[in-house]
Amino acid sequence: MADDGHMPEGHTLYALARDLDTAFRGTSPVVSSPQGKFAEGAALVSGTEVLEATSWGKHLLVEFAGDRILWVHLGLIGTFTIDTTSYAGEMPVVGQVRCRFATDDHVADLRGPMVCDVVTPEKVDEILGRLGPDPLRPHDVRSDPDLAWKRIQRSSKPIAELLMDQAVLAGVGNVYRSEVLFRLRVNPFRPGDKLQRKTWRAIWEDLVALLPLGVATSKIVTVHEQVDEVARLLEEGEEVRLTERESYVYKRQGEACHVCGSRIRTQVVAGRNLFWCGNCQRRG
DNA sequence: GTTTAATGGGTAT
DNA sequence: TACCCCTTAAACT
Repeated sequence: MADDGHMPEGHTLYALARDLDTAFRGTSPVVSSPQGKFAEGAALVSGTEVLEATSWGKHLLVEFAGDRILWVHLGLIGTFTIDTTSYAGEMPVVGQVRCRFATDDHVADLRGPMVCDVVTPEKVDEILGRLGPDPLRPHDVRSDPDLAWKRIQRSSKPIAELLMDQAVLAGVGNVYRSEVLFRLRVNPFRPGDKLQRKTWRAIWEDLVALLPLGVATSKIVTVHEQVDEVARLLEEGEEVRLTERESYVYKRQGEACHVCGSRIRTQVVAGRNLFWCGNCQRRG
């Protein structure tokens, strides 16, 4: 797995669900908890058929036969790696593996999740009901950006905080929020109820365009040159390989803004480090 | 060897 | 606002 495996924003979960679905759909893996903390849940689904693996925002759902769904949230530090191997039964356990799926040819190991539970379909409805639209599924009925706008419009919280609220929209995390606000030159501290609707629509459209590039590259691609390059390669059906991840503002505090040269600033907003250019993002 | 930071989020105060 | 959980690896001493 690429070193950006630790990137649990929506694009990571989307790609993970896709890969788990490819590796395990239609199989009945042995599910275990080498670490022990998930032993009971693992026993509930072990040996039953995987019907589908999907995601919504940062939530991963693996549906097993018998109305049992494995609900996983990676949190800040979780990882779920998939290995293809001919000796799956003998794959050594490395580190704290909360949950392992094993078939004859695949092993998937989950480490450090915030949530790992077996739940009912009703619980899944409740989980999904709490989440806002997901820009990775713009055509889904749940993904009407006006649902997010309604919440934004009636909140006096800064837009940088609202973008992190999964009830407003699902899947955006600390990197995408800083980067998308810079890309649109939006002041991160502008209250939701002072934001223009067209500004919100532009943020949404930008996320709809950006997140698939993250899925394709396993990296958060936001800088225009890279965005153009990756979009072109995807369109041409060519393999996309990126070695360096660049950003406009994320983790660039004290460095010169790529556009105006001002020093990039940082401040904790919604419990996490926000990065922005105080000059480029004065208005908006 | 110990401390810290990391792209999250729930709960208590 | 503070504190808690999850795990790993890099950055400290």
